[in-house]
Amino acid sequence: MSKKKLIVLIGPTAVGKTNLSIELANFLNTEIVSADSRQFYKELNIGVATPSSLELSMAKHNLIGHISIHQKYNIADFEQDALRELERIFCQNDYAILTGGSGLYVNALCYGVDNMPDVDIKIREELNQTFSTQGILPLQEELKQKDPEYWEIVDKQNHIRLIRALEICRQTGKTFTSFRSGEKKKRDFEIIKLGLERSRENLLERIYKRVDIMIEEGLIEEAKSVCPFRNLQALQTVGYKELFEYFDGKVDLPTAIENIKINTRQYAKRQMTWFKKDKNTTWLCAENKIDWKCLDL
RNA sequence: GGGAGAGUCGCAUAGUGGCAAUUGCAACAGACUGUAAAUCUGUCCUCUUCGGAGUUCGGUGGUUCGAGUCCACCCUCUCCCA
Repeated sequence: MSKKKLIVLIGPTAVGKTNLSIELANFLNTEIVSADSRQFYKELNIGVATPSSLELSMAKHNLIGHISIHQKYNIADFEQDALRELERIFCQNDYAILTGGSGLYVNALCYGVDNMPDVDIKIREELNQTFSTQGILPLQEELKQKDPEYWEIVDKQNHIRLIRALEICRQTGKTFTSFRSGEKKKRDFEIIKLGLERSRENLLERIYKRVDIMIEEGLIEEAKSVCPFRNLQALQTVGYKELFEYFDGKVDLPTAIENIKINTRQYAKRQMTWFKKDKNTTWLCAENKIDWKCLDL
């Protein structure tokens, strides 16, 4: 029996993943699993370019709007959820499609993440408190002392990384390193990675146009409706945080919109930096019609 | 016509005698195993064998060992009085 295949469709924001994944899903007669860390949230739609109801009707999508911004969700949760969906899809199909722009989430499904203990939320709150009142130094000192091995390799200026490692140390009394195997998990399906790309000019044009359309479609209203929850991690999101500044009167609307465009293109850039690293990716130019039959899937 | 002020590396901004020149943004390159649309790093006048070298601060002269900084004239812009 031939192995099941997961087609992973990656690429920067606005490259056209939604359309092409629908095309591919219809071509392969299968379903799509999303790996988009913002489309998970049912409260976020316009600003995160969630597929429209029409698009959703053209192919079965999974893990879109399946949680709330008020829920805690992380890559381990995603790994479980996505694996469960794949298992279900593979019962009836030889193919499944994973599409999304969140590189870490894609990797979580493709290669797995190490098992880490749950951490009491209070620990992170304490660490955040330390950081906001005393800066990064105490975090650096503590990690140097508690996990010298990780200290050697960690991004020492990045408080997020330091806090993550420290919360594990504090929770368990063990080193963060001791939980990091770095091993890739074996999956019982084959993974075929397709990267979508466009020229810079073409991608930027699409980004700018899409932002304008989002505004027309009511992004401001959507942002207003979630503004009371703006401190949630889920709302540290391009398209919303810039509008919150506008609501605060810090910038005018045209500036806020311009900032969304700038931040979106910077995001796209970071996505490409991430995706380019994976040498197992076959890159396709999304500017031309893609003939799926010609791909060796 | 009279008066006041300003012109600095894409943009903004610091600098009042030792400066290739502050900071922010943008740009470019990159990192990233539970916050990832988050967070962080490097580069950013030109050339470089990465030791340096060469040209810069509206223009032209001048003072000075040394000028973005002081002086003169000119150009451009902003504001106030006519």
